[in-house]
Amino acid sequence: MTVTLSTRDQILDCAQGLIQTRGYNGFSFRDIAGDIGIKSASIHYYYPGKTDLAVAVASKYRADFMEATQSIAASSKPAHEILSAYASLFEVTLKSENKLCLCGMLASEVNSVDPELRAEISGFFKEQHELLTGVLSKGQSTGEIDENLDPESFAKTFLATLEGVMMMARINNAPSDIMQAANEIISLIES
Amino acid sequence: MTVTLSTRDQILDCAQGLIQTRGYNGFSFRDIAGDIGIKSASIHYYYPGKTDLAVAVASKYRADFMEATQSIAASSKPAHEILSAYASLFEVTLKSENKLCLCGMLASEVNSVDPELRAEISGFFKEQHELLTGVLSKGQSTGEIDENLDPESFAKTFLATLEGVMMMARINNAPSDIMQAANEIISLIES
DNA sequence: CGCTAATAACCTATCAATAGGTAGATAGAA
DNA sequence: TTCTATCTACCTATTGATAGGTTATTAGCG
Repeated sequence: MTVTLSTRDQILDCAQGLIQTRGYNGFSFRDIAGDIGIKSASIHYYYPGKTDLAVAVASKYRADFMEATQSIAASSKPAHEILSAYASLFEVTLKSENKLCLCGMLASEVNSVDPELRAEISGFFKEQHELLTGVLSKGQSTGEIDENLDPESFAKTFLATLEGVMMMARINNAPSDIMQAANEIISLIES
Repeated sequence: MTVTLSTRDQILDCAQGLIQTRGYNGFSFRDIAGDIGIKSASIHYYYPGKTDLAVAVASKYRADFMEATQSIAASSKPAHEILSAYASLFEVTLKSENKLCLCGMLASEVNSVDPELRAEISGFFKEQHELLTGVLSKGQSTGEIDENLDPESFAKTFLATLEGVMMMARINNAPSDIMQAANEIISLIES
């Protein structure tokens, strides 16, 4: 069953893919237009400027990712399985379409981006940081995770590792490095 | 004592800074020309094309970084201090000039980059991976580092964490997150 | 119901700015 | 004089963006 997307959503999806693949400075309105079979001027009908488009993409990505990770975090599985499932989101993205995290990509280009877009990127990291902090805290309270760990600080480190290993795994053509790194770190924090 | 750099070196240094700040797709020959007070056409005299320039930048960065990290790795200090000093290279870069790792930046844009440049980036990571593997192996043989750890695999993870935390620290305006993450990870692998 | 007005969703055509790159002139040094 | 290092002047392609036209659907009205 193939759903027919509106032009507005096709633009959004295409732009997302292009940013994850080539970055904000690496795609043009004409790339999108060519891909989905419209004229570049039509994109301005839905999204007045490039910033507006990117903000819409980032906002949707952020919400989608939050939904996915919240659902993972809400499960009653052991902490190490939750963290592993969380990491596998990154691996799937790289394996299936050779894409990086949208916000990781945009964060690398933060100096060529509008404050509005920057806020969206920051929001993504803050949100995911909080979620992971919660997972780690809970894991500590159930005795699954080393109680000497600072959940806030380690949540940041875990997320950073995933972003970094994703980037390195792509250039090394080794997508399975992501889960290897994740599981390695996870096993280090089990009590 | 201020050394007067040749035009060739000024171009190289300026291009390096621009890539670390805005990325490969985020700077132009005119940016460099304006910064150092020449005309953009003059850059082609030294570096025929943008790829040539970027390859030269990456190659020098790679060599400089290798020299710095080799000197750190060669010290007789304990393993955790070597790893910490290694990480501080990343923190200094971010703190002093708000720049990311050149190769991390370029790796994010790998899909808009020539194979020759890609090879240089890959080479950087391979080289640093090997160096860190050696540091970890040595640390294991002296009993400083958990012997259950796989040096090859963990070297990759450590490097990935630094690259990722650097990117996140910049967008969060929190450069000290780098050493926090590094020291956190280091303390986890001590035996 | 039939006509008209308005709206949505594109299009064509074009713009000014900027991109990387080239050709050829020029001035000074060897 | 020849070479090095730089410039002026320009080119073509691409960029994000705008103005205005076209078509088809929808809403309102008598």
